[in-house]
Amino acid sequence: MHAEVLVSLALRQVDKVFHYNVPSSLAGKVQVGSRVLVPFGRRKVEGYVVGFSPAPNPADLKDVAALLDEGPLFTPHQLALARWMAAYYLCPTVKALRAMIWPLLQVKGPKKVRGLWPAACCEAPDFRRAPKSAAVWQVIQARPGLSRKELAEAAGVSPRVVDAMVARGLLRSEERIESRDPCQDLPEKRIKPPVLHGEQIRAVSKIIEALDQKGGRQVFLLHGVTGSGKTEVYLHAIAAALARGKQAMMLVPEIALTPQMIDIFRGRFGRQVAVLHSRLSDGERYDEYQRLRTGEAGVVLGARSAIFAPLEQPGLIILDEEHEPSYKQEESPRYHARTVALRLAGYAGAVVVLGSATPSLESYCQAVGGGAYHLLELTRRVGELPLPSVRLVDLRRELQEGNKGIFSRDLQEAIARRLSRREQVILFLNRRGYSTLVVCRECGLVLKCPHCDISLTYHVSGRLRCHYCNYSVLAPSLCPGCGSRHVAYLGMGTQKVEQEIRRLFPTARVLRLDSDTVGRRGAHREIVDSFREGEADILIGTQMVAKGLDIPGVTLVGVINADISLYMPDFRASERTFQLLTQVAGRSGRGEQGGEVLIQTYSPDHYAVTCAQNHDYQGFYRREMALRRTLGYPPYTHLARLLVTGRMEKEVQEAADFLAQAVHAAGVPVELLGPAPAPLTRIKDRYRWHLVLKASAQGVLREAATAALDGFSGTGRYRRVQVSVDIAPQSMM
DNA sequence: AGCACGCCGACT
DNA sequence: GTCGGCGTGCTC
Repeated sequence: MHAEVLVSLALRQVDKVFHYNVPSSLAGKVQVGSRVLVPFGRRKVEGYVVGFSPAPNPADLKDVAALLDEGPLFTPHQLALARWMAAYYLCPTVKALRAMIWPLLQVKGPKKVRGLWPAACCEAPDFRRAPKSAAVWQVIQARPGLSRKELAEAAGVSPRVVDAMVARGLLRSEERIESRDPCQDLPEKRIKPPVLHGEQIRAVSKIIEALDQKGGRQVFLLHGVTGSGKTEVYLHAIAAALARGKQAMMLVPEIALTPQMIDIFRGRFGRQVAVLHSRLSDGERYDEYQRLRTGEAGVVLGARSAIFAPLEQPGLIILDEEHEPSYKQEESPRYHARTVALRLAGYAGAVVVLGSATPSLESYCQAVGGGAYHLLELTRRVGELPLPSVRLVDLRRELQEGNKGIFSRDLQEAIARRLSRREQVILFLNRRGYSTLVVCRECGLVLKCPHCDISLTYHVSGRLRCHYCNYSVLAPSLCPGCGSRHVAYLGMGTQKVEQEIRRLFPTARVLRLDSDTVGRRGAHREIVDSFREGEADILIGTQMVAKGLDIPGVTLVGVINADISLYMPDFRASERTFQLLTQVAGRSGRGEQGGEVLIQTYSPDHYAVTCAQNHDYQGFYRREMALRRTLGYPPYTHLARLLVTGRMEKEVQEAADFLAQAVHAAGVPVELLGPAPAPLTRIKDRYRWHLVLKASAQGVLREAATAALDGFSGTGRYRRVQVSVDIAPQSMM
């Protein structure tokens, strides 16, 4: 038998099994999941063992050169999932595999600490003339295993005293493995589950019924209005899964994975929860993986990539806010966590719960009219609270009547009223920075990033910043084009909103929540906690304030401009806008005082806005589906996008033309849009062109894309351009 | 990717 | 005659 190895080169051309001899020194140690070093051509590369079989060419086999880890890094289950991903998303198998196991690759191993223990031999030595040693002895008796430094500190002596005791043989020093616990500094408050209301009970019992059923995967779409207690349904379902000896996964969008959410899970399930998110250190992530692998933890709470967490047998997979675009990874492998979750559940026979107040059209159409999902509905808010009343403010009229400011008179009055009643306000604007467009009034020059085809945003720090590559320069006082002093700052971001609020309401206490203020680890928690504790009156923020915040004191939510997301060049712009408005509106009126929402917009008649105003998901769904059908967009069709990038614009364009030819030559029934420059024509000095393929079936689409890619890698031209495939793209930018 | 092989033009 | 350009093909 010979080892089947996937070499760790992310290339289509070598995405196949290579056979190697296992030398006798490694016999029995090399197994499926092992990471090995193998000779490949005239160099040595890393590879992964994916099986054992007799090689078709046993004569010219090479030996595995080395085994790189003690144990396997992935299970046969994970390998199967990686292979499916590779076929589905047209990416190299090792790319998919690495997406699953990268937390294990970043770190050399578990953290080892030298701990100290009382030497076993002797009984209590005589410390009458050595008070410092006595103190150390007392501490180590009570808390064995402390490190040299910890022990000295706890005993109030210098580490030299400890060293001396080790030298005298009173203490012995030994290595111990320390788990890097991302939650160790958080108090673990056990929380009792609250009583569920009728609709919640019904939803939970349906899910439990499915958990108890033998057989294939079942999918639920939990459609619950904001504040209807979806999280509580998830928690009960997870508890039920654990009680049945199953493991559970809970995925949330990255920005919803707040400390508040982690507290809730830790409070309910304690150390059984492993938390995975992007702000963990490599070591913490490694240790959370180990806790899952050993079974010490049986619940995963995490963002997108947590779908790859190493659970032996997941019985329940939950995606909260399933409509969120952040579930799509925007770099290779360009997977959608929901799609992967459904597949994984298929393998594992797990129950899937997709939850949202504003389900994606893709999911909702599966849950109605004979689709494959079961629809569960929560139509009422917890505690019989009413949904907030939503008013629209027509910014066109406001302008006609002479108000050029950020805030309409209605919104100003509403804020003033809430402040006078000591209630809290959230203001939402989907743009950070101060001013989003810096333009010369004389020559018309717009200041753009030198590396991207993007206008720069002015920040109150006095610098201009590119929100794509983070390039920054000092804001010039004269126009760099013509030297004019008349440089205008147009378009507004959260910083400007903050400044205006401070000017209009000088006594109000204001906090801002956006990626500029949560840079530091833990800052997010501090801001939200502070607001919840009533230490501020107004919270201004980007999308971050739209998700998951449950703050009873908030009675007013103001949307500064609903149009920003509405006119993006993207067929999902209306859907996004409806979702965003509904979500952010849902932050209001979660306490007993009720709540209101004011939406400022130049498009008060647009159905995405009016349906959000009326809390009318059904209405929006019908309108939008009709439009998608007419225009031939998902969910009625399937899309794939080929993105071509490179430093030389001409090469990029030629390569895009070549791909288009190859798609035509494939002779399959797909519609080809483009090639055309992508809406973001240049990012980080790379020009971008794209082709969009549209088809009535997934299979055809992949066939056409594969043909194009094969033709492309077959020719040696265009070596300096890169092509990436995006199956079911979430964004066309 | 990374490297060799091979086939053409233009140089000490 | 040889140096070096890049299109083509292969890696167990």
